[in-house]
Amino acid sequence: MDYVGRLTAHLPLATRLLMVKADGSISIHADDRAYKPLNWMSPPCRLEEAPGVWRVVNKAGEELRITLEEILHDTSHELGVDPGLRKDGVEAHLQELLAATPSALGVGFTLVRREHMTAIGPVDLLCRDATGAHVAVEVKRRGDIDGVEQLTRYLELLGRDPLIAPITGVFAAQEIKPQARVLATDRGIRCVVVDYDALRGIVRDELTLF
Amino acid sequence: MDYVGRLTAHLPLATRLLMVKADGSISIHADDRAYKPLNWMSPPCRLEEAPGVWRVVNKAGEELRITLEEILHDTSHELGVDPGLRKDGVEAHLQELLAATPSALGVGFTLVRREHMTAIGPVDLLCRDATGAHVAVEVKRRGDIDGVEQLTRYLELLGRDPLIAPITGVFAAQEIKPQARVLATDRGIRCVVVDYDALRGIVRDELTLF
DNA sequence: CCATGAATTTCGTCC
DNA sequence: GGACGAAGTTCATGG
Repeated sequence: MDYVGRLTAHLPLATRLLMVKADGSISIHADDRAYKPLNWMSPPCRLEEAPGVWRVVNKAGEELRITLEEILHDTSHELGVDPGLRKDGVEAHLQELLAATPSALGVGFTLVRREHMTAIGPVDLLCRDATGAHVAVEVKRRGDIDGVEQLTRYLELLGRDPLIAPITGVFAAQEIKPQARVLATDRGIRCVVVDYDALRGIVRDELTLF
Repeated sequence: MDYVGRLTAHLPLATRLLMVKADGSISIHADDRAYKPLNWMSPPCRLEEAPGVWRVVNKAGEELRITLEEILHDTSHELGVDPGLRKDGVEAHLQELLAATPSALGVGFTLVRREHMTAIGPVDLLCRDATGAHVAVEVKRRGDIDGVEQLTRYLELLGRDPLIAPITGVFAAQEIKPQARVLATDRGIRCVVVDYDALRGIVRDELTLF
């Protein structure tokens, strides 16, 4: 294999695995390392197959030239569209930890319900503050403007519910973007930056006590 | 697929490609993107195969659990040890540029030969200085102690060759580490920091002149 | 389409 | 083994 592009690279003759995907991309693998191929061409690119030689080029003029000495095995499958990866890890776990430690959101806070349902979707956490008033909490890994808007919609809806009102909002995230903080503060929403690892430690300690 | 580790992630049921390598590492691929798998476990890790369920764990306690609904194709091959990728881009090109512009190594320098063969390997560049004396040049992208040692060995050998002696050395690199510079200077080897882009410009200009 | 920042970054090197 | 920086970084988001 020879690659001429952002750098020049060469792979000597050896037994390897070639993977050609539906988007035309190609990767060359040795028998180690899961993450990174020895060499590759990212889509969009074009594969020209000639006998014994594959040539892969992209729009930028980068080129991968693969010389095939011997084919030990060749198989092809239709995989169809992939549903894709769901990384719900941090946000879901964060919500879980905060539900277990509502005091991390404010002094005297208690949990009413997780995933409190409204007409426009579930509020992450519904709490009560030290005075007994309701608090809607939106939990995010990265606190962005979108999250503030979302919480604002919940607050507007819940504020009209006589069983809930009066209600205030807390925007809780591992990291809160400056723009989101400004918008939240302007709307009377309090921002709480959550230390994931510390919180996990607190929850673990509390469990250990019993 | 479910991953619990530095984060938590989930892949719904779909047709995918699983790649298991000799080092025990595993990767899950969809039919697009050459570079990055949907999910993976890097070595060192351990794969426990049970009927319909693969469990991959590493030392840190991260876990990949793969549920197999149906196997459409299953194949295995011995690939053997891989010679590995040679990224000869920068160093080879640097040698080429310096061969075309030996004056960048010293006033009055002329090229005798590239890759001058010796019993212990090829010297990158063999030149003559303004007085006509030989100069051995070692070219590196990053000038390290190893490079100085290498050049020293060549100088020792070539200095004993009556057809070559007397000989001096030049250590040329885009960047020279302080320790390497000290060692080189101590051994009477001159260090030259090469500006790759500037040199390329000079060579291009010279070509344009003719 | 370009700039910026995160990433289960990975990967190499220095200390 | 940990810290630091580069990578054909790749990848998503914001403007």
